[in-house]
Amino acid sequence: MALAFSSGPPDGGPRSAAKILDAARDVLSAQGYPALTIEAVAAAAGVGKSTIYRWWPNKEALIADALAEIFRAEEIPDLGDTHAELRHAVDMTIDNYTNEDIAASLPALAAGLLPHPELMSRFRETFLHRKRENIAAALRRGVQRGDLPHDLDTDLVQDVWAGTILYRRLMTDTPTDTALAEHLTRLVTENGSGFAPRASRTPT
Amino acid sequence: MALAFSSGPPDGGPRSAAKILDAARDVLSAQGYPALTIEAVAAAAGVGKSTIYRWWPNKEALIADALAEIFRAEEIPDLGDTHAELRHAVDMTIDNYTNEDIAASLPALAAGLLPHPELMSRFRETFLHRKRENIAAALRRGVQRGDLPHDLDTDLVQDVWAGTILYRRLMTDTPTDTALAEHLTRLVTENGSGFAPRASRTPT
Amino acid sequence: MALAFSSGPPDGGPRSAAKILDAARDVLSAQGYPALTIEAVAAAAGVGKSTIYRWWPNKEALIADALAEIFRAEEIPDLGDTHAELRHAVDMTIDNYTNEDIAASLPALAAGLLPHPELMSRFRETFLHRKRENIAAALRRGVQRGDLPHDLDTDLVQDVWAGTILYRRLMTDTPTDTALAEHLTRLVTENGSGFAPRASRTPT
Amino acid sequence: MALAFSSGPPDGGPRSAAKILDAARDVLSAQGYPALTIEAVAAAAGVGKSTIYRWWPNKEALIADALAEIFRAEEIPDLGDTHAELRHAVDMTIDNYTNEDIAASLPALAAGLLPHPELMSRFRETFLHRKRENIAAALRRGVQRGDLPHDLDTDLVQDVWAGTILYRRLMTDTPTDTALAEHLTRLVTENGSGFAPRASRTPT
DNA sequence: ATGTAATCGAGACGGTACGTCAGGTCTTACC
DNA sequence: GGTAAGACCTGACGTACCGTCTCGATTACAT
Repeated sequence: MALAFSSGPPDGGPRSAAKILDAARDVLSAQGYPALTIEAVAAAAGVGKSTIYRWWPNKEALIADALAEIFRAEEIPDLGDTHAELRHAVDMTIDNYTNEDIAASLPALAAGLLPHPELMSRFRETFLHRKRENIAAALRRGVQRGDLPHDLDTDLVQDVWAGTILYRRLMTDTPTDTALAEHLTRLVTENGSGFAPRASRTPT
Repeated sequence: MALAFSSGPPDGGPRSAAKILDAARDVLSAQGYPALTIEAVAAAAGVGKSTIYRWWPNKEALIADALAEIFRAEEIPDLGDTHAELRHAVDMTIDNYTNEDIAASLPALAAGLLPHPELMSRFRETFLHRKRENIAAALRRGVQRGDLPHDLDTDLVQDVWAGTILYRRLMTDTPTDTALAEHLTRLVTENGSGFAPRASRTPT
Repeated sequence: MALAFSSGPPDGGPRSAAKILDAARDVLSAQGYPALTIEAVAAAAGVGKSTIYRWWPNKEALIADALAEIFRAEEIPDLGDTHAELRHAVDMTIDNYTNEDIAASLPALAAGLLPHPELMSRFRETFLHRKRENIAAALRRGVQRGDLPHDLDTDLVQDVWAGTILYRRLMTDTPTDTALAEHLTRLVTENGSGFAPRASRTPT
Repeated sequence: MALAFSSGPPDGGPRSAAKILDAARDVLSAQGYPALTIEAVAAAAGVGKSTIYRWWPNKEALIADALAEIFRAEEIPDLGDTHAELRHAVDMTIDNYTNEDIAASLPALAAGLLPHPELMSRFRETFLHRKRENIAAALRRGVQRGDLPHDLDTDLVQDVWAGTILYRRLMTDTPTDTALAEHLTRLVTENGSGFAPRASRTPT
């Protein structure tokens, strides 16, 4: 996986990129986010701080790259079954946000990247769009099969899915379990019209 | 509004609480979250740092109290119209997360409070439960009117609403407009069964 | 003993003067000079800080009064024996500076009082002049007995005595023992002329 | 002059050592000891506080190094004249303790270093032993010339000299003038036997 | 015996400096 | 020439005391 947040030549990266990103994940897992300082990563990676700063503009960018490597954004296989495919998509999302390291870092990551539009857009690219595109493909298959309304708002579907899962994971202590997964899946498969532009013509 | 995050006597608070919370909001609006340091707030409030530290355990607690005062958690009026009431609820949520200061601070707030379960639970209490209870009341009215399924999962409804709105606001650059509000409202009013425990095919 | 450093009415002093000075000495003995804060003394004495500040202008003044009560400045008895009397004087000085609390506090006391001429002069009065006068009386008896030169510089004698003892105690780790006492005594009794204005007429 | 109190590599020191020590002396001279804070020195030196803390464990160590550079501990030239050499030694001591900065700082320095035996011993090494050794050499020359008793207690001589001078300077307002210098010198040259172990009556 | 004033305890307050820490930049060797 | 090491400046952190202050409660004296 390329280094989305590294500021080096589009191709490159430090010789010790792997060592550094591994060290970042190690520190994160072992000592938690508050202990995840550049100095700690440099020390754990046996690397000078400057090597890190040469390639990543700040801590958040480094962490983003470190997490990107464990963030699942794989394609949804064509199972012939719309419900199964969408359930697969929801499960993948839940997996991502259930990962201890990712969940612990996401708010801080967001907080750190928000003031930097350039980094924020790379963040979206890395963590959202790639996965979304894969899920959108599955949704489009469902539309073609006639299982979902032809004008389904795929963005809205994904915002609802990811939003709900992330919110549950961070803001409440409710577990993100299979019941939730099934609920979110059926919300679309059995009520796709709710996600179409004009939800319905019921005139009140 | 009481000081949920102050560590003082349940009633009390510093004599200069108002000055301090005002200053916190001022700094936040004027200079953004990264500049929102305790020292800056103390200076802006014309107060000693120790006065702040005497009453709030850390920066996040202070900010949480400052934001709590502009966070809307009002009751949903009984309008006799379920759709209108729920739309009101969604609008209130959107308003909260559209507020510049709240949106800019929420991720950092979450990041700062997550490692402190005690504070995190006060955060939930302050920012979520009170508003949720008000919305739940409106949902229950809808159930009693027969507009919503009797076994509606009010928590799920709210997680979907708040999750989607927050996610849109922070993670995408899609605006949180009235179309979204209407969508989210109709998702429930026209498809309440999707939010009932067994999202079966019981078409009401 | 009056309160030399209290700023109250010449007579008075706080009702709890004894409690406070005792507490100061207790804290000093138990926790050492660095822990000897006004707040610690107030707490140990069960007294409000303001009560202390009402009567003593600062920490050093308080400590000075506390130590003055254990500082020996008694009269030298007329023993009929000049050497014995002077030895008594030297022993008294050594006793004072050997006292753990006094030795630990003197430098800090000096450091704190030096910039306040008014307090410094009270310090001299309390800790030096009263004792010096007693010793000077003994020296004068020695002069009258013919054991010491008629023009003995009693101030110089005392500066040498106190200076040497204090210096040894603070700046070196050499003990201030009876050998030193005897040395300092004989320096005067056997060589009084060295302390007379014109040390001698040796023309080279 | 090496940095006796710096905790760095025995040789080294911060790149900006000179800037820092100069700034310390400047602040001391210009604003007096109470204003001599680490923050003030850092600001005056255009240096970060951490740079100072990296090399000196506390304020006293820094000041000790700053003063060490103006503390005279030079060798006493062999003048062939014992009295002249000793007078030179006494004058050097008086010079040191007459220096405004040194006198203002010594008590505070002692107060600050006393609780730290390690620093206190470096203090002795820096401010006392080096000078004492030079003076001891002069005293030994006097012994060899037969001008002073063969068993002269050189330590006692120096304690008397330094003690008396320091005491006069700090505790009394008597000036430390040439009369005192001459007195202290003659106390030894004309009465050396008073400083020999058994201060007997051997009148030489 | 009661009212008035001084004194007291408690501790909040605005400050200053502390010593620590991490961020991000820069310099110096080394390989 | 990239890199490891780490010195450096910066600036916020959270703590400890300072000396001032306000607040009732408790004296103690004078009526």
